[in-house]
Amino acid sequence: MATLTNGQVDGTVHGVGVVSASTNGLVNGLNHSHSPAGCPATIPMKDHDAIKLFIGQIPRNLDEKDLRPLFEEFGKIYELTVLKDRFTGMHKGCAFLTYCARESALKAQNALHEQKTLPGMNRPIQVKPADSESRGEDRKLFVGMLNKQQSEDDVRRLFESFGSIEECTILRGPDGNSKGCAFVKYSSHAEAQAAIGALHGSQTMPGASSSLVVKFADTDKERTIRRMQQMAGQMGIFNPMALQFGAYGAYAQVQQQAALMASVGQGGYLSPMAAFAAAQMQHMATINGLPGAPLTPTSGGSTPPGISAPTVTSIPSPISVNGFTGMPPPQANGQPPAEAVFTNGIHHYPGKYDHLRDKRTHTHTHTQKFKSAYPAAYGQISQAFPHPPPIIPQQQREGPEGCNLFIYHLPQEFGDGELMQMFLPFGNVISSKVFVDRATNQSKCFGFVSFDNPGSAQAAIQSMNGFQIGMKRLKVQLKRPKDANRPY
DNA sequence: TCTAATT
Repeated sequence: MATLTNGQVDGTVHGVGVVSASTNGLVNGLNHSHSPAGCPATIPMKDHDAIKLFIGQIPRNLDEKDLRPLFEEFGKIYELTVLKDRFTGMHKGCAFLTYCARESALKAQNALHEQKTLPGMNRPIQVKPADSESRGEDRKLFVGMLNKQQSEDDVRRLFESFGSIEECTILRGPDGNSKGCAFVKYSSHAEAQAAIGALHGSQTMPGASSSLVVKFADTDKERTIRRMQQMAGQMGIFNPMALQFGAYGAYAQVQQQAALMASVGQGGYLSPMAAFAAAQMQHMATINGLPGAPLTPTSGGSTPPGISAPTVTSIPSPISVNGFTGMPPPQANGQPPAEAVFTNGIHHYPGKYDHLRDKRTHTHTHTQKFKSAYPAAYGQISQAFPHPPPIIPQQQREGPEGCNLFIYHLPQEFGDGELMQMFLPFGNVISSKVFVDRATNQSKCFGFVSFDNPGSAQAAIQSMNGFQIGMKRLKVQLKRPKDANRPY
């Protein structure tokens, strides 16, 4: 590694004085001797075959002006953009870099990629063509059920006969231990396909619990969905959004939207509500330790930047019906209607509630709507709303036979309230109880929910059994009648 | 058992 020295890397302030005076590559280019000949200094132009580079593992305290000096070593920069979160503006730890000259990009990649670790990072800097530069072809494999002792070279040897391997990475935890899986990227889809055919299930590595898994790696969209699901487990009681919408509503909404977008392709329509929820989730993922970051949008302007407060009528997608208008309309007694039925993932409320839905639809923002729909949730999370929750913790009651559900694999942090929130969309919940270990006061991760009619119970089973929260899937089934396990 | 990040 010839060009990126310790001094340059460690001294994050090095050169900043020089560069910070200028705000674009044009001026820098004029000040530097590295400006390539083919790139006129006065008009920033890039080669028609220029490569956009993705730069990863950038400390979050470095912005464009700090990074510029590092990369100008290799040529004149056409564009350098640090990626920031759309809503929070937070530095994502990576950037896009385009040099005027294709050659500069190749030089930079050669000299920097994985060659140096920037201060505070525990992985080396990444300099490689951005995803947008590649032929978007599916040629990356996920390899599971490896032996944790196997190295990159071992994996390479296993896969090399099927094609030329561009990239081979063992997934490791922060401690550097293998997670028993890897990514292998071939130069073509056909090679990857060949490897799947030959290797998937072909053998069982010593110490692995089942045979080798070789499949195409998740797409970005699949990863997004996966993250949302994992995050769902975390946000249960901490994210007020989950309470507003009902934990179930928010998760289902985002998952379905993501799935919809995946099927529609890029540029698919994301409902404002799903975007809101997604932003919240992103937010929650990164908020830990961020001083001053707002935890909830409950006071004053209750919409995040970039999201106006739309009405339901502005959401054309039928999917959007679910989790929104599908929420139980507010009732005078604070209870949802027992008539709610659930079909094909979409809630339908009979005509008698239409006026409520229409009224809210046309005159209220989402936030207002959910304030009224979920006053209990708001009461828990904010003092800003003076009205006490009308949903009063009910007596421990059991419904008639066929109305009582047993729920297993609840998130650890779910209490009676969250359990009820999750099942409210299916009908009139007359009781919800999470079982708690007497000694530790910890949830035992199972509980019971009772409805006042068997239809609601069945609807809940249909929709919620197998519903993924975090890494777990809910088990939702009818509670065994009391005498079933007392055969005498 | 799906990376740390991809406008």
